[in-house]
Amino acid sequence: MGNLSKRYIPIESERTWRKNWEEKQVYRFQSASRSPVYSIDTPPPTVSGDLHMGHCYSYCQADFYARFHRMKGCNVFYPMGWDDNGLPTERLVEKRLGIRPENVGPEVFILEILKTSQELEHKYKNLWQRLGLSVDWNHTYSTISPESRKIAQYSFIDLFRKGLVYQASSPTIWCPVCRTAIAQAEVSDMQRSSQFVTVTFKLDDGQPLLIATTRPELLPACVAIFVNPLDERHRHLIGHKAITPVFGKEVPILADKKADPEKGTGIVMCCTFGDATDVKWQRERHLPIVAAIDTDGRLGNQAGALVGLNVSEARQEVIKLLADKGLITDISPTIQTVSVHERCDTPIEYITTEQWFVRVLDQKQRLLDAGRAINWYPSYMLARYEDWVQNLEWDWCISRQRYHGVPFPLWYCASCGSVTLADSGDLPVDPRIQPPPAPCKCGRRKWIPEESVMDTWATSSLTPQIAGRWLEPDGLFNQVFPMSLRPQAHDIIRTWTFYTIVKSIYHLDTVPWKDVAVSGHGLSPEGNKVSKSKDNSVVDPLRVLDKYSADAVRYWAASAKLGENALISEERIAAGQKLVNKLWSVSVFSYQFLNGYRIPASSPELVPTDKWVLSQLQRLIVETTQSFADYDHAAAKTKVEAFFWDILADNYLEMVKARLYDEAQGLSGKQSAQYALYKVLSALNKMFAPFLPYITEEIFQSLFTGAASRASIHTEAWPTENKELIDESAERLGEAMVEIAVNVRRYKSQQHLAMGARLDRVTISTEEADLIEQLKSCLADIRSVTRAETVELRLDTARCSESHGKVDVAVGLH
RNA sequence: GGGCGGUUAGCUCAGCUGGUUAGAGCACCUGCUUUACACGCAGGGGGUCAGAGGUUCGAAUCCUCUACCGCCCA
Repeated sequence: MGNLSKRYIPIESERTWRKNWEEKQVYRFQSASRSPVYSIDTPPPTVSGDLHMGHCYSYCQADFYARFHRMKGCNVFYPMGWDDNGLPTERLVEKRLGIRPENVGPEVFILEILKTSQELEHKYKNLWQRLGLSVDWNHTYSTISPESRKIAQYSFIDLFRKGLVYQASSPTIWCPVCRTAIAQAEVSDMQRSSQFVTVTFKLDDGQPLLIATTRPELLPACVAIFVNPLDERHRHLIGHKAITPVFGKEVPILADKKADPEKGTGIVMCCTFGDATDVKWQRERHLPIVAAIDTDGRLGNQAGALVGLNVSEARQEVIKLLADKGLITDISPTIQTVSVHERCDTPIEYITTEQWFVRVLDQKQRLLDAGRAINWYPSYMLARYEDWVQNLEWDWCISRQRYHGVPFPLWYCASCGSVTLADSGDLPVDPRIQPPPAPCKCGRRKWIPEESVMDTWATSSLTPQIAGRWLEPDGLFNQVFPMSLRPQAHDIIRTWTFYTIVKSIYHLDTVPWKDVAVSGHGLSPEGNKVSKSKDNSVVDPLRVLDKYSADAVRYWAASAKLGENALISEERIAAGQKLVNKLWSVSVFSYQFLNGYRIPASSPELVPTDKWVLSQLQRLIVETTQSFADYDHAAAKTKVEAFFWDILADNYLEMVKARLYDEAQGLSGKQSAQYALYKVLSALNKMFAPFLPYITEEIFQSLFTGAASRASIHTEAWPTENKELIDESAERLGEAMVEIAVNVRRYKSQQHLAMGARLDRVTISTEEADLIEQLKSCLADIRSVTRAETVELRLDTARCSESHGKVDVAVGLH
């Protein structure tokens, strides 16, 4: 047993225990253990900037569950990864270093990415360790590592063989700045001001036809005109043709409900491809494709006078051309919702390119069923997943015309064009630098490698498989998969959650996790979500950890329930610091009486006050355990804290002080108090442990290890309820004791007396004869909490109904 | 436009399987060296539980509508 210093110094204590936990490998997954496994599919943070308080918030919540289940006896598998693969990391390096792969070349570019990733991953790990995450650092992974490449490529081959991926030349969502295809999940909506331009077309009978558009630059790609069949004004046009201005092309006028009569003139031009509706119309009506925009976002050779201009230049130019001919009747400002690439806010284009897709559109029902097979916390988050699946409009495009990603394990035969896949045994491969082992089935050996790399999510969607070492023969995967828990924030339901479910269902025909716990976000004081890329992380995590301690930051992270956002508040963190101090102070006090104390095998004869606090403790254990099991960490924290502060510190300790300090009150009274104090404080300390891992370890090691040496409180057993200690009569007594204390304190406060001021006499009256009997055996405790010389107990059977069930307290001044 | 969540004390939030007088932290006021803690203790002020209707002996809690805020998706 150690000694407790008067003051708790978090920074020193944290350093000591962190080192200790690492040396003793306290959080190591025990592959030989027979205990039930609790496995966590930790989201590896994307390497795209510095971590902020929002990450601390979300990752601490996952750690609460890890620690709870570990103490409940589970063999916890808690890996950690870094998602350093793909476009987000490429964008970060482009932004930080001001370089572009086109300028420095792919080799230099990738080298810089690896350097930056390494530096950031080191910082990430440092922060996780400072926060006290109970990660097993023997199980880490990077999504660009050879092991991850192997799994991602194996995944592709497996999907290929199952017919769940296909290659197609079809309209694809395209980012002209990142110059790559992207997936529907990477698109977000953005409001921006734009111009609604009303252009005069010519009808086939020579009459003018007015069409309003926000994208006049797509005029050379106009392939049809739509009106709403229910629109009386335009119904007669259906079946006619119109001539596009400037470009003089004849296009059909067709009917479709999607044409909005309220918008512009109610007549809309359909181009290749202005928006998702254009894509739909092209597919449904088999309209010709006139590729107006190329992969750089410039107008291509179909665009006549506009060739080579970028989109906004072309827009100005075509407006000028039209205006010169008097073909513009109106230009009015409008607020428009445009689809942008979430990584760079560039408005996306729809461009026909050759890409690889994973089938999801024809598998929706299977994916919806999978969603329902998972427990969602909070349950309403399932609706977000279902909405996303139901509204999917594109298969998952997984090829990216980028550099830093997992290569596709395939080659095209230069002669016959057929696809050759790598051998699973050879993975990982890079087809750009190595040929397949055998000639093509046509007999030739001339290959064209697939130059695209895979979407970052094609790898990140395999984190359960990567962390669990899916393809290795060591048996780990079968032990940990499906994972018990996926903790994450709610913004990645459509990406991480969705894609991971897709992969797990396709490869293994099972859902990847039993539970999904969805946390909210850390919010700036203005209520905005803080974000790595937006650089608005108002509070630096390391500064806060230094100032208030890791336990205090974790206390803040525990203060809101799953799904709820939390304001990043130094006040709230400071409240955590206060709790840490209070817990320390109570422990310093208790140390005087528990130092060297050995808990007896059987309980001593207990004073009713001690029976009361032990009875309340049993109820607390039941409730707290249930809250944790339900992923309601905030309720668990609130309950333990309330018991600790209100019942233990403010009331129970004041009642038993006399018995603890003064053995003249009777040795058995002291032994009873020691027993209860030991039981209560050690259980509370354990129930605080998932939230406050550092100080609870310090207290545990100083007070509660007994004669033995114990590795850590974090591998100790979670408290269990002892039903025999539930004692309703003692609870009634405790209630009365608190009532007596409150009455006397109120009196002293009103008289401006110190709480320690001695009182001549306290008279307590009640109509409950049983209670009188119990109070008689608690006289020392009543004197302790009231500082009364004389305590008089009166049985008052003739009480008015108003005061029924109450204890009357009369105070005599000293 | 569709879906989801929310609206409770000055601020941030509990409470919502209906049941004494609606709670906590912070802030505020008053007082106080309790052989643990002034990073503390005690006492106190402060709420027509967003609004309207309904169910009920009884509604912050259940139902309907309205308003406003936020998120997700169009």
